[in-house]
Amino acid sequence: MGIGMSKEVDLYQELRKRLISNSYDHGAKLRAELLRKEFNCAASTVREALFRLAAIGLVQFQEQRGFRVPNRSAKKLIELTHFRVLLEAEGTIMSMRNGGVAWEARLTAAHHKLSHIEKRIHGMDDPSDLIDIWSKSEDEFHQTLMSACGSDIMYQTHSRIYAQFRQQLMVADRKFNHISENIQNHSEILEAALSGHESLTRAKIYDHLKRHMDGKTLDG
Amino acid sequence: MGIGMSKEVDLYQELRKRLISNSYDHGAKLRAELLRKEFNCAASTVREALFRLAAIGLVQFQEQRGFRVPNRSAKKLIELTHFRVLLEAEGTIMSMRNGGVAWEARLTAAHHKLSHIEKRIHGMDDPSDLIDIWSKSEDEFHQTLMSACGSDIMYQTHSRIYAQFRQQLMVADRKFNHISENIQNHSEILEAALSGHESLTRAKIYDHLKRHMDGKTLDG
DNA sequence: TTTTGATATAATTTCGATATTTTTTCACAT
DNA sequence: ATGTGAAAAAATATCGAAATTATATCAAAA
Repeated sequence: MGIGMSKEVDLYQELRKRLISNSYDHGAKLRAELLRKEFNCAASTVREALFRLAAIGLVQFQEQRGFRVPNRSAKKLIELTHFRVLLEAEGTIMSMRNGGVAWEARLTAAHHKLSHIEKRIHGMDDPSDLIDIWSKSEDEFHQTLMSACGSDIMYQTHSRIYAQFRQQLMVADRKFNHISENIQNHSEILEAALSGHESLTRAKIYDHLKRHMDGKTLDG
Repeated sequence: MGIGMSKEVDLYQELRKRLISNSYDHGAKLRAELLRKEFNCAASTVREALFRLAAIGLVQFQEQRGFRVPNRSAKKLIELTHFRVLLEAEGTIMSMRNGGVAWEARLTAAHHKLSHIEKRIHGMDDPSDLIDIWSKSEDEFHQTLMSACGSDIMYQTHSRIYAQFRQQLMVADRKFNHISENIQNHSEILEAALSGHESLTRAKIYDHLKRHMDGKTLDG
């Protein structure tokens, strides 16, 4: 437990990790009583952590009937993808205008790390041990794209949407069936961003995500 | 009290109203103890309501040091305006494509109501009594623009951003100094949307909000 | 068999009190 | 005068239990 961290923050962080990595079934109830026992704290402490997770869309809250893990649906994934493309394209273009060399350097660094891990995954039979580290790297790359956009509110919103997007994707997509496509996509996004070509960058971000907009990536 | 409504929901709704209409000073602390007394309930009930308001950005939460009304700043208003334009333009265009006649009818109706109240305000010396009803109408018009976009996540996000935008605007803007400009703007948005002209609609939405992007509408 | 309604069970929400942390106050030293 | 640090005051976070509300169970009626 970190210094100065309240019990609730621990709980919040731990639950957040579980929710994004799909440790709980979609639609499952998150019983305050069970979590209370597991984390050895009061019901209202659990409740608050759940409220904060509901705030970022990672759990669903219903008046008088508690909290549950959001259901998966093709529609939801399509909506999230569409919105993510909008935010990420807009944000990246703003970063290109405002970020300067410092941003370009950060983006190059983030891509280098991501590229490294993706190439390792590419040559493996069972890359499941690398899922966590890949997740972190891909998250960091996409966050970096937004990081110099100059708008806190857009940056935060993107971060929420990205987390919900990940939550919707299921096991199938985490087998890295599209890994070589992904390697290509990420490179092209980097290249376009560094070249300063705005509409090309927008197109490359769209290309990277479009396969999630046909409603078929949800379960296979 | 409404049927099935918990105490917390009442509290939440009441605080939300106050926060959007700027009943509290910006930056002011929201003391759980005071609210507890005012609403005659437990501290944790207040706390939960505040967490839920923090979830939509209407109050600011800081670990171990409670809740406060977000500060105003020119930067924040510019960010919110920029993001609102992006969301509202994109959402309206999606509504134009998906909404059909039913949406056009709802939009026309919402505009009619808004237009009616704005024309009344235009001819008044002190329109302060009409602020509440105008607020509701303008909210409804802009929500209606988004209402057929087909994306729950974009609709909800817009709703949050709109609320935060309102919260940032101060008294000055609520004197209706720009009322005739507004009447014109709202009409032009309606007209463009009904005409099916997408880039014109985008431009009219931008025109409507651009005066908040120069950092000067915050205090005068 | 299906529906209805009463009762029991289980969950959520609210409470008042206690523990912890932050902020303020103020004496003391620099 | 100004800064430091301990003690007091105030505020926040957590708790365990009580009150409220939803859900499940099951017997009686349609």
